[in-house]
Amino acid sequence: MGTSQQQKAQSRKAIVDAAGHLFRERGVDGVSVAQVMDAAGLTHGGFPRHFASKQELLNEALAEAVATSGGRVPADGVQAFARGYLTKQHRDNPGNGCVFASLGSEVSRAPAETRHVLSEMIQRQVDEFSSTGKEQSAQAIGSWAAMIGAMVLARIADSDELAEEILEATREFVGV
Amino acid sequence: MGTSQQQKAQSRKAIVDAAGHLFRERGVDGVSVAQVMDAAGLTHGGFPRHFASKQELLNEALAEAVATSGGRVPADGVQAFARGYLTKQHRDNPGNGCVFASLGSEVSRAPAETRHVLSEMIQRQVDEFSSTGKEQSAQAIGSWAAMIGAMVLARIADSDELAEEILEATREFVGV
DNA sequence: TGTACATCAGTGAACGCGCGTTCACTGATGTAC
DNA sequence: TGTACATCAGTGAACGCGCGTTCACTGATGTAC
Repeated sequence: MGTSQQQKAQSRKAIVDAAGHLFRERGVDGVSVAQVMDAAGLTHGGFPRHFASKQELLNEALAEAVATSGGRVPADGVQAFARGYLTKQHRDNPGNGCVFASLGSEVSRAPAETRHVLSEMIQRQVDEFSSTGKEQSAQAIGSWAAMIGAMVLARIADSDELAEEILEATREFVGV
Repeated sequence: MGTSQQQKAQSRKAIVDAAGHLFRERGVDGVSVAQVMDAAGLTHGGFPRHFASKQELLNEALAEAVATSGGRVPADGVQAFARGYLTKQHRDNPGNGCVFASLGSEVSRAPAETRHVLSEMIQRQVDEFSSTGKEQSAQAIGSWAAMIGAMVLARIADSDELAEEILEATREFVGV
Protein backbone atom coordinates (compact mmCIF):
# COMPACT_ATOMS: atom_id res chain seq x y z
CA MET A 1 0.00 0.00 0.00
CA GLY A 2 1.85 3.07 -1.24
CA THR A 3 0.72 6.53 -0.24
CA SER A 4 1.17 10.03 -1.57
CA GLN A 5 3.10 12.78 0.19
CA GLN A 6 -0.18 14.47 1.01
CA GLN A 7 -1.47 11.32 2.65
CA LYS A 8 1.75 11.01 4.62
CA ALA A 9 1.30 14.52 6.01
CA GLN A 10 -2.27 13.66 6.97
CA SER A 11 -1.09 10.50 8.72
CA ARG A 12 1.54 12.42 10.63
CA LYS A 13 -1.02 14.94 11.79
CA ALA A 14 -3.38 12.14 12.83
CA ILE A 15 -0.59 10.54 14.88
CA VAL A 16 0.35 13.80 16.62
CA ASP A 17 -3.30 14.60 17.34
CA ALA A 18 -4.04 11.14 18.70
CA ALA A 19 -0.91 11.22 20.85
CA GLY A 20 -1.77 14.67 22.21
CA HIS A 21 -5.19 13.53 23.30
CA LEU A 22 -4.25 10.07 24.58
CA PHE A 23 -1.19 11.24 26.51
CA ARG A 24 -3.28 13.86 28.31
CA GLU A 25 -6.03 11.33 29.03
CA ARG A 26 -3.95 8.39 30.20
CA GLY A 27 -0.42 9.68 30.72
CA VAL A 28 2.64 9.14 28.56
CA ASP A 29 3.51 5.80 30.14
CA GLY A 30 -0.15 4.81 30.08
CA VAL A 31 -0.34 4.83 26.29
CA SER A 32 1.69 2.62 23.96
CA VAL A 33 2.92 3.61 20.53
CA ALA A 34 0.67 0.88 19.13
CA GLN A 35 -2.37 2.47 20.79
CA VAL A 36 -1.52 5.88 19.40
CA MET A 37 -1.09 4.43 15.91
CA ASP A 38 -4.34 2.53 16.26
CA ALA A 39 -6.18 5.70 17.29
CA ALA A 40 -4.69 7.39 14.22
CA GLY A 41 -6.10 4.61 12.04
CA LEU A 42 -2.74 2.98 11.29
CA THR A 43 -0.75 -0.05 12.41
CA HIS A 44 2.20 0.36 14.73
CA GLY A 45 4.78 -0.83 12.19
CA GLY A 46 4.52 2.41 10.26
CA PHE A 47 5.53 4.51 13.23
CA PRO A 48 9.27 4.90 12.37
CA ARG A 49 8.35 6.41 8.99
CA HIS A 50 7.18 9.46 10.95
CA PHE A 51 9.16 9.58 14.23
CA ALA A 52 12.51 8.25 15.36
CA SER A 53 11.14 7.37 18.81
CA LYS A 54 8.19 7.72 21.17
CA GLN A 55 10.16 10.48 22.84
CA GLU A 56 10.28 12.50 19.62
CA LEU A 57 6.53 12.07 19.15
CA LEU A 58 6.00 13.24 22.72
CA ASN A 59 7.93 16.46 22.08
CA GLU A 60 5.83 17.27 19.04
CA ALA A 61 2.55 16.21 20.64
CA LEU A 62 3.17 18.41 23.68
CA ALA A 63 4.07 21.46 21.60
CA GLU A 64 0.96 20.96 19.50
CA ALA A 65 -1.25 20.34 22.52
CA VAL A 66 -0.07 23.45 24.35
CA ALA A 67 -0.52 25.56 21.23
CA THR A 68 -4.03 24.37 20.40
CA SER A 69 -5.54 24.19 23.88
CA GLY A 70 -5.56 26.58 26.79
CA GLY A 71 -1.78 26.74 26.79
CA ARG A 72 -1.76 30.39 25.98
CA VAL A 73 -3.34 32.73 28.50
CA PRO A 74 -4.08 36.27 27.24
CA ALA A 75 -2.26 38.73 29.52
CA ASP A 76 -5.20 41.13 29.52
CA GLY A 77 -7.80 38.44 30.07
CA VAL A 78 -6.54 36.08 32.75
CA GLN A 79 -9.85 36.15 34.60
CA ALA A 80 -11.89 35.44 31.49
CA PHE A 81 -9.55 32.56 30.76
CA ALA A 82 -9.89 31.25 34.32
CA ARG A 83 -13.68 31.20 33.96
CA GLY A 84 -13.39 28.62 31.19
CA TYR A 85 -10.51 26.78 32.82
CA LEU A 86 -11.90 26.20 36.31
CA THR A 87 -14.89 24.16 35.16
CA LYS A 88 -16.26 20.66 35.55
CA GLN A 89 -16.15 20.45 31.76
CA HIS A 90 -12.38 20.91 31.82
CA ARG A 91 -11.92 18.60 34.80
CA ASP A 92 -13.77 15.78 33.05
CA ASN A 93 -12.00 16.21 29.72
CA PRO A 94 -8.25 16.19 30.27
CA GLY A 95 -7.74 14.93 26.72
CA ASN A 96 -8.58 18.36 25.31
CA GLY A 97 -7.38 20.39 28.27
CA CYS A 98 -4.37 22.01 29.83
CA VAL A 99 -1.16 20.05 29.38
CA PHE A 100 0.35 21.31 32.62
CA ALA A 101 -2.60 20.04 34.65
CA SER A 102 -2.75 16.64 32.95
CA LEU A 103 0.95 15.92 32.49
CA GLY A 104 2.70 18.50 34.65
CA SER A 105 4.33 16.25 37.20
CA GLU A 106 5.30 13.65 34.58
CA VAL A 107 7.01 16.06 32.20
CA SER A 108 9.02 17.67 35.00
CA ARG A 109 10.95 14.37 34.98
CA ALA A 110 11.10 14.02 31.19
CA PRO A 111 14.37 14.18 29.20
CA ALA A 112 15.95 17.60 28.72
CA GLU A 113 14.63 18.06 25.21
CA THR A 114 11.04 17.48 26.24
CA ARG A 115 11.34 19.78 29.22
CA HIS A 116 12.92 22.40 26.98
CA VAL A 117 9.94 22.45 24.64
CA LEU A 118 7.59 23.14 27.54
CA SER A 119 9.97 25.44 29.36
CA GLU A 120 10.05 27.71 26.33
CA MET A 121 6.26 27.82 26.25
CA ILE A 122 6.18 28.72 29.94
CA GLN A 123 8.82 31.40 29.32
CA ARG A 124 6.76 32.90 26.50
CA GLN A 125 3.68 32.94 28.72
CA VAL A 126 5.53 34.59 31.60
CA ASP A 127 7.04 37.14 29.21
CA GLU A 128 3.59 38.02 27.93
CA PHE A 129 2.39 38.52 31.49
CA SER A 130 5.46 40.62 32.28
CA SER A 131 4.62 43.14 29.58
CA THR A 132 1.74 44.34 31.74
CA GLY A 133 3.91 45.56 34.62
CA LYS A 134 5.39 43.93 37.69
CA GLU A 135 2.42 43.76 40.03
CA GLN A 136 -0.08 42.74 37.35
CA SER A 137 2.44 40.17 36.19
CA ALA A 138 2.69 38.54 39.62
CA GLN A 139 -1.10 38.48 39.73
CA ALA A 140 -1.29 36.76 36.37
CA ILE A 141 1.44 34.20 37.11
CA GLY A 142 -0.05 33.43 40.50
CA SER A 143 -3.52 33.03 39.03
CA TRP A 144 -2.18 30.75 36.32
CA ALA A 145 -0.43 28.60 38.93
CA ALA A 146 -3.62 28.49 41.02
CA MET A 147 -5.63 27.29 38.02
CA ILE A 148 -3.19 24.46 37.34
CA GLY A 149 -2.93 23.39 40.98
CA ALA A 150 -6.70 23.55 41.46
CA MET A 151 -7.27 21.38 38.40
CA VAL A 152 -4.75 18.81 39.65
CA LEU A 153 -6.49 18.65 43.05
CA ALA A 154 -9.97 18.60 41.50
CA ARG A 155 -9.00 15.64 39.33
CA ILE A 156 -7.58 13.65 42.23
CA ALA A 157 -10.75 14.27 44.25
CA ASP A 158 -13.09 11.31 43.87
CA SER A 159 -16.22 13.20 44.77
CA ASP A 160 -17.77 15.84 42.54
CA GLU A 161 -18.64 17.93 45.60
CA LEU A 162 -15.03 18.20 46.73
CA ALA A 163 -13.83 18.93 43.20
CA GLU A 164 -16.43 21.66 42.77
CA GLU A 165 -15.54 23.14 46.15
CA ILE A 166 -11.91 23.45 45.09
CA LEU A 167 -12.74 24.94 41.69
CA GLU A 168 -15.25 27.37 43.20
CA ALA A 169 -12.83 28.54 45.90
CA THR A 170 -10.11 29.05 43.30
CA ARG A 171 -12.47 30.96 41.01
CA GLU A 172 -13.19 33.28 43.92
CA PHE A 173 -9.49 33.50 44.79
CA VAL A 174 -8.44 34.59 41.30
CA GLY A 175 -11.35 37.03 41.16
CA VAL A 176 -13.75 35.37 38.76
CA MET B 1 17.84 -16.04 56.95
CA GLY B 2 14.98 -15.85 59.42
CA THR B 3 14.02 -12.56 60.94
CA SER B 4 12.15 -11.42 64.02
CA GLN B 5 8.81 -9.64 63.96
CA GLN B 6 10.57 -6.47 65.02
CA GLN B 7 12.95 -6.72 62.10
CA LYS B 8 10.01 -7.32 59.77
CA ALA B 9 8.35 -4.12 60.94
CA GLN B 10 11.61 -2.25 60.35
CA SER B 11 11.89 -3.70 56.85
CA ARG B 12 8.33 -2.70 56.05
CA LYS B 13 8.98 0.84 57.22
CA ALA B 14 12.18 0.97 55.15
CA ILE B 15 10.27 -0.16 52.05
CA VAL B 16 7.49 2.41 52.53
CA ASP B 17 10.01 5.19 53.17
CA ALA B 18 12.14 4.28 50.15
CA ALA B 19 9.05 4.07 47.96
CA GLY B 20 7.77 7.43 49.18
CA HIS B 21 11.01 9.12 48.29
CA LEU B 22 11.73 7.32 45.02
CA PHE B 23 8.19 7.68 43.67
CA ARG B 24 8.29 11.42 44.29
CA GLU B 25 11.73 11.71 42.71
CA ARG B 26 11.23 9.59 39.63
CA GLY B 27 7.51 8.93 39.34
CA VAL B 28 5.63 5.72 40.08
CA ASP B 29 6.28 4.22 36.65
CA GLY B 30 9.87 5.42 36.80
CA VAL B 31 10.75 3.21 39.74
CA SER B 32 10.60 -0.59 39.79
CA VAL B 33 9.72 -2.71 42.79
CA ALA B 34 13.26 -4.10 42.64
CA GLN B 35 14.70 -0.58 42.91
CA VAL B 36 12.53 0.22 45.91
CA MET B 37 13.57 -3.01 47.62
CA ASP B 38 17.22 -2.32 46.81
CA ALA B 39 16.95 1.17 48.31
CA ALA B 40 15.43 -0.42 51.40
CA GLY B 41 18.43 -2.75 51.64
CA LEU B 42 16.58 -5.90 50.56
CA THR B 43 16.21 -8.05 47.48
CA HIS B 44 13.08 -7.89 45.37
CA GLY B 45 11.98 -11.46 46.10
CA GLY B 46 10.93 -10.53 49.61
CA PHE B 47 8.46 -7.94 48.41
CA PRO B 48 5.30 -10.11 48.60
CA ARG B 49 5.96 -10.79 52.32
CA HIS B 50 5.02 -7.15 52.90
CA PHE B 51 2.66 -6.07 50.09
CA ALA B 52 0.31 -7.89 47.75
CA SER B 53 1.24 -5.62 44.85
CA LYS B 54 3.08 -2.46 43.81
CA GLN B 55 -0.30 -0.77 43.84
CA GLU B 56 -0.79 -1.56 47.52
CA LEU B 57 2.66 -0.22 48.35
CA LEU B 58 1.84 2.94 46.43
CA ASN B 59 -1.28 3.54 48.52
CA GLU B 60 0.66 3.23 51.74
CA ALA B 61 3.67 5.22 50.51
CA LEU B 62 1.42 8.10 49.41
CA ALA B 63 -0.46 8.24 52.69
CA GLU B 64 2.80 8.20 54.59
CA ALA B 65 4.41 10.81 52.33
CA VAL B 66 1.50 13.23 52.61
CA ALA B 67 1.40 12.81 56.37
CA THR B 68 5.12 13.35 56.96
CA SER B 69 5.82 16.15 54.47
CA GLY B 70 4.05 19.38 53.71
CA GLY B 71 0.80 17.57 53.07
CA ARG B 72 -0.91 19.29 55.90
CA VAL B 73 -1.23 23.07 55.71
CA PRO B 74 -2.16 24.83 58.98
CA ALA B 75 -5.35 26.80 58.38
CA ASP B 76 -4.12 29.74 60.40
CA GLY B 77 -0.65 29.75 58.84
CA VAL B 78 -1.04 29.33 55.10
CA GLN B 79 1.37 32.17 54.36
CA ALA B 80 4.05 30.86 56.70
CA PHE B 81 3.65 27.46 55.04
CA ALA B 82 3.92 29.03 51.59
CA ARG B 83 7.20 30.68 52.55
CA GLY B 84 8.79 27.28 53.03
CA TYR B 85 6.98 25.70 50.10
CA LEU B 86 7.78 28.18 47.34
CA THR B 87 11.54 27.75 47.56
CA LYS B 88 14.40 26.53 45.38
CA GLN B 89 15.13 24.03 48.13
CA HIS B 90 11.71 22.45 47.64
CA ARG B 91 11.92 22.62 43.86
CA ASP B 92 15.24 20.77 43.84
CA ASN B 93 14.18 18.10 46.33
CA PRO B 94 10.92 16.54 45.17
CA GLY B 95 11.79 13.35 47.04
CA ASN B 96 11.05 15.02 50.35
CA GLY B 97 8.45 17.44 49.10
CA CYS B 98 4.79 17.88 48.32
CA VAL B 99 3.17 14.77 46.85
CA PHE B 100 0.64 16.76 44.84
CA ALA B 101 3.37 18.72 43.08
CA SER B 102 5.55 15.68 42.34
CA LEU B 103 2.88 13.09 41.54
CA GLY B 104 -0.31 15.10 41.11
CA SER B 105 -1.03 14.45 37.47
CA GLU B 106 -0.04 10.78 37.72
CA VAL B 107 -2.24 9.94 40.67
CA SER B 108 -5.28 11.61 39.12
CA ARG B 109 -5.23 8.62 36.76
CA ALA B 110 -4.47 6.02 39.42
CA PRO B 111 -6.93 3.25 40.42
CA ALA B 112 -9.90 4.25 42.57
CA GLU B 113 -8.34 3.04 45.81
CA THR B 114 -5.22 5.15 45.35
CA ARG B 115 -7.21 8.21 44.42
CA HIS B 116 -9.43 7.63 47.43
CA VAL B 117 -6.50 7.74 49.83
CA LEU B 118 -5.41 11.12 48.48
CA SER B 119 -8.92 12.43 48.04
CA GLU B 120 -9.56 11.94 51.73
CA MET B 121 -6.42 13.86 52.60
CA ILE B 122 -7.51 16.70 50.32
CA GLN B 123 -10.95 16.63 51.92
CA ARG B 124 -9.46 16.86 55.40
CA GLN B 125 -7.30 19.79 54.33
CA VAL B 126 -10.23 21.62 52.76
CA ASP B 127 -12.33 20.96 55.85
CA GLU B 128 -9.64 22.46 58.05
CA PHE B 129 -9.56 25.55 55.84
CA SER B 130 -13.36 25.76 55.93
CA SER B 131 -13.42 26.07 59.72
CA THR B 132 -12.00 29.58 59.33
CA GLY B 133 -14.99 30.99 57.45
CA LYS B 134 -16.00 31.13 53.81
CA GLU B 135 -13.85 33.94 52.48
CA GLN B 136 -10.72 32.93 54.40
CA SER B 137 -11.31 29.38 53.24
CA ALA B 138 -11.35 30.37 49.56
CA GLN B 139 -8.15 32.31 50.17
CA ALA B 140 -6.47 29.30 51.72
CA ILE B 141 -7.62 26.82 49.07
CA GLY B 142 -6.64 29.19 46.28
CA SER B 143 -3.23 29.79 47.83
CA TRP B 144 -2.68 26.06 48.26
CA ALA B 145 -3.58 25.47 44.60
CA ALA B 146 -1.23 28.27 43.54
CA MET B 147 1.64 26.73 45.50
CA ILE B 148 1.13 23.36 43.82
CA GLY B 149 0.76 24.80 40.31
CA ALA B 150 3.75 27.08 40.77
CA MET B 151 5.93 24.18 41.90
CA VAL B 152 4.86 22.11 38.89
CA LEU B 153 5.75 24.96 36.52
CA ALA B 154 9.01 25.75 38.34
CA ARG B 155 10.09 22.12 38.02
CA ILE B 156 9.34 21.97 34.31
CA ALA B 157 11.31 25.17 33.74
CA ASP B 158 14.84 24.30 32.66
CA SER B 159 16.36 27.61 33.73
CA ASP B 160 16.76 28.63 37.36
CA GLU B 161 15.84 32.21 36.46
CA LEU B 162 12.45 31.25 35.06
CA ALA B 163 11.76 28.94 37.99
CA GLU B 164 12.65 31.64 40.48
CA GLU B 165 10.50 34.17 38.62
CA ILE B 166 7.50 31.87 38.93
CA LEU B 167 8.10 31.13 42.59
CA GLU B 168 8.68 34.79 43.41
CA ALA B 169 5.56 35.94 41.59
CA THR B 170 3.51 33.30 43.38
CA ARG B 171 4.98 34.26 46.75
CA GLU B 172 3.84 37.80 46.07
CA PHE B 173 0.46 36.58 44.83
CA VAL B 174 -0.30 34.61 47.97
CA GLY B 175 0.91 37.48 50.13
CA VAL B 176 4.25 36.20 51.42
C1' DT C 1 16.77 -24.93 81.20
C1' DG C 2 17.13 -27.88 76.88
C1' DT C 3 15.50 -29.91 72.70
C1' DA C 4 12.59 -30.64 68.60
C1' DC C 5 10.07 -28.48 65.30
C1' DA C 6 6.92 -25.29 62.75
C1' DT C 7 6.99 -20.64 60.93
C1' DC C 8 8.11 -17.33 57.75
C1' DA C 9 11.34 -13.07 56.29
C1' DG C 10 14.37 -12.89 52.96
C1' DT C 11 17.11 -14.86 48.74
C1' DG C 12 17.84 -15.50 43.95
C1' DA C 13 16.23 -17.72 39.81
C1' DA C 14 12.48 -17.96 36.82
C1' DC C 15 7.76 -16.81 34.82
C1' DG C 16 4.74 -14.52 31.39
C1' DC C 17 3.68 -10.15 29.45
C1' DG C 18 3.63 -5.71 27.21
C1' DC C 19 6.57 -2.49 25.65
C1' DG C 20 9.51 0.25 22.04
C1' DT C 21 11.71 -0.85 18.17
C1' DT C 22 13.22 -3.44 13.89
C1' DC C 23 12.59 -5.60 9.53
C1' DA C 24 11.25 -8.17 5.23
C1' DC C 25 7.71 -7.41 2.42
C1' DT C 26 3.59 -5.05 -0.42
C1' DG C 27 1.96 -2.20 -3.72
C1' DA C 28 0.49 2.58 -4.98
C1' DT C 29 3.02 6.82 -6.17
C1' DG C 30 5.29 9.48 -9.20
C1' DT C 31 9.47 10.19 -12.00
C1' DA C 32 12.43 9.18 -16.23
C1' DC C 33 12.38 8.35 -20.88
C1' DT D 1 0.56 9.66 -23.95
C1' DG D 2 2.65 5.11 -22.46
C1' DT D 3 5.89 2.20 -20.21
C1' DA D 4 9.52 0.78 -16.98
C1' DC D 5 11.22 1.40 -12.64
C1' DA D 6 12.79 3.41 -8.14
C1' DT D 7 10.75 5.10 -3.91
C1' DC D 8 8.74 4.59 0.36
C1' DA D 9 4.18 4.72 3.46
C1' DG D 10 2.18 1.27 5.58
C1' DT D 11 1.67 -3.89 7.11
C1' DG D 12 2.30 -7.59 10.27
C1' DA D 13 5.56 -10.64 12.37
C1' DA D 14 9.43 -10.72 15.25
C1' DC D 15 13.21 -8.87 18.38
C1' DG D 16 15.26 -8.05 23.02
C1' DC D 17 14.29 -6.03 27.37
C1' DG D 18 12.55 -4.68 31.82
C1' DC D 19 8.75 -5.14 34.40
C1' DG D 20 5.59 -7.15 38.30
C1' DT D 21 5.02 -11.30 40.19
C1' DT D 22 5.86 -16.25 41.60
C1' DC D 23 8.33 -19.93 43.73
C1' DA D 24 11.57 -23.42 45.71
C1' DC D 25 14.70 -22.87 49.03
C1' DT D 26 17.49 -21.09 53.46
C1' DG D 27 18.04 -20.56 58.08
C1' DA D 28 17.08 -17.68 62.22
C1' DT D 29 13.05 -17.10 65.21
C1' DG D 30 10.33 -18.45 68.72
C1' DT D 31 6.96 -21.82 70.46
C1' DA D 32 5.72 -26.52 72.49
C1' DC D 33 7.02 -29.84 75.55
